[in-house]
Amino acid sequence: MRSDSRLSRMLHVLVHMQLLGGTETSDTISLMLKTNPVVVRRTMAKLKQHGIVSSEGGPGGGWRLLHAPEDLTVLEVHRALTDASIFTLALSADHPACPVERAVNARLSHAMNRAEAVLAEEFGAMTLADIAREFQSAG
Amino acid sequence: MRSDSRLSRMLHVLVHMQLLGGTETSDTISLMLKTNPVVVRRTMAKLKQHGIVSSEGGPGGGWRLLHAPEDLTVLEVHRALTDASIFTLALSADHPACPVERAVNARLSHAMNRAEAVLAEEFGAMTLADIAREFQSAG
DNA sequence: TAATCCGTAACTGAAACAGTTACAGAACGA
DNA sequence: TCGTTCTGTAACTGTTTCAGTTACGGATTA
Repeated sequence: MRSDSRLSRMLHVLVHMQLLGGTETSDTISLMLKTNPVVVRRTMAKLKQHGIVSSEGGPGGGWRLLHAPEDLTVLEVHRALTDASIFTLALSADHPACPVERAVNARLSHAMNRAEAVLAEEFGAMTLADIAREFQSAG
Repeated sequence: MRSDSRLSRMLHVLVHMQLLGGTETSDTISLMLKTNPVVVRRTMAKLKQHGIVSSEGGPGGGWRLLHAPEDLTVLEVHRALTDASIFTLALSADHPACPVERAVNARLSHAMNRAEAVLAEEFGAMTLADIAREFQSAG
């Protein structure tokens, strides 16, 4: 199944940005992530849309964290990056009128909603500062 | 994000098979799912490997449910169909030695494990008979 | 022996993130 | 003002995985 590592990678970057303080360019970040500046800009653009970072052009420009690390939750970053379902599991939509399909989908939806709520609860209670703390205590 | 509707589709089929009682051919099932017999065989083969259904060749052959609907949980079907993660979210593995990446991934793993446990708990408590009951009461 | 099935190989198609090249445009600085 | 440094995008290609399709082989039944 195709996967999406943007959340993990962007959190990694944001923690480093917090530790370093100032602004970082797409080039610098792309080196940190062993990837391409365009990929970085594409992903950071979503964080910018959600007010998590700002960008400035020209020399001395780059990306800057707009939130205090205690106030930025993983949930906010996650929501900024992905609109789609967090699950690879999908419901079938071949027979909208079939009561069996509807019963199956209703049951699966219920379970998936509960699991998603748990994930949102965990992500909502996890800030950038928490991650930085764990990193520092782990050495 | 690429999605996988096999669980939903196969549960749909299994409920129908339970209601109909006997065996169903790949052709019949493919018509039910508006798809191709080969796709059905490919997916049913995984259920067969896990002892959920059996298959017989020749005229009068086809697929047969091996479990009583009260004993077959959604979790068993799910496990038979997918080995990969249920999440589209993936952890980055670019810097195994970087303590920041490790801290990020440890936190994300914890949250994902909790959510996955909730889903497994829900799926484990949900049998084919439960779905059939809901379908019948819903009309 | 012929019809009916499953079992598979070998493709193509579709969708989405990742990667890359190539510019346009803005901002700074000498 | 002019060159350098940035972001912002468009337009591709690569990769992966499920879905769809064609084409067989092989087993079973009647």
